[in-house]
Amino acid sequence: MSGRLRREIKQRKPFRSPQLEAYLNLLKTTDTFQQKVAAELKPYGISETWYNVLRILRGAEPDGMACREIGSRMITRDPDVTRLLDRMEARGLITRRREEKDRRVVITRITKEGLRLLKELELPLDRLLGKLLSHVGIQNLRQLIELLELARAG
Amino acid sequence: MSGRLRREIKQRKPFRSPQLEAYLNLLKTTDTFQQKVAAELKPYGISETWYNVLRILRGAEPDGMACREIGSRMITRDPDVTRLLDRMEARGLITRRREEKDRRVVITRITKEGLRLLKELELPLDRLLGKLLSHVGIQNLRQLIELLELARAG
DNA sequence: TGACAATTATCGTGATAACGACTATCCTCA
DNA sequence: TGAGGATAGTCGTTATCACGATAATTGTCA
Repeated sequence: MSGRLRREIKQRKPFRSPQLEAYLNLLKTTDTFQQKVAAELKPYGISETWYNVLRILRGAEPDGMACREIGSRMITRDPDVTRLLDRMEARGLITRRREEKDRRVVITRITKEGLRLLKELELPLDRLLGKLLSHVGIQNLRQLIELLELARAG
Repeated sequence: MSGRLRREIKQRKPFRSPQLEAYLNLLKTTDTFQQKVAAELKPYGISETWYNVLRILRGAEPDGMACREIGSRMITRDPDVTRLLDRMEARGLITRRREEKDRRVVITRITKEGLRLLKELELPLDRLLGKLLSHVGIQNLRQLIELLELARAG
């Protein structure tokens, strides 16, 4: 099994270190999966980032959430949440309003349409991930999760 | 250790499935590491994608490589290699020329400057990855590599 | 041979990402 | 009370991504 990445990218020499090999495997695996997830989301006209924001906002109901807080909860960092939300608002998936108590803050909430879309996506996405990882086995999955969390813990 | 991701993104409910948890951990881990690598590369004015292309082209010396082949070897897919190479050519890191035998093909080669830059980057990057993963241990690293390759094998 | 498919690269265009600078508002404390 | 700093969000700009269409060249096969 090991050395699979080298074959995939047709590299002649072995990797300089196991750390590098692990890192590149990480990149490759994420890229592979993301492409499939993006393809699944595409017919619905939204990106993985948007999906992530919608999930966060659903969890924040009924209070809504400040822009900055949304950014800090996102799986992958986005340096300009404002315009991300601009686009989502233009599509009717979220609404925003100034907080009265602290007028610096803008509270974002998910709309009915956003909730509907999220619900519509849930099943296809679960199914896709189930398919993509069906050969891995629950024990290995848990171990993978452990190792990834360990890697981030540095 | 497990449940770390949920705390990181401050999610209340558990994940719907271990597959989803594994996938999101993958995204989060890659994002975390990529940010640090990008920060390391930034002073040199190049992105991870560029670095990857330079490494591929160094491995292709002295023959050079066709555009399409470069694309297929990249760790993360890029849908427009042409303009990626345009930019790298403008910075003097690569050169291109039409292949005479098959005039559809454009052969790209790394320049002296590209090689120099690559060499300059190697040590800092190795050091960074070594630091980021120093707490993981070689046995766990190998296991992580195995599991990632297994995950992609579906 | 010559029509048609396949391959390779390029380009037009609009959407998005990335980086800083900027404005508005609130907090702190002398 | 008011100056300075902290915080939240917005915006200007440039670079890059992403998608589809196009051009040039080569391969295939009746």
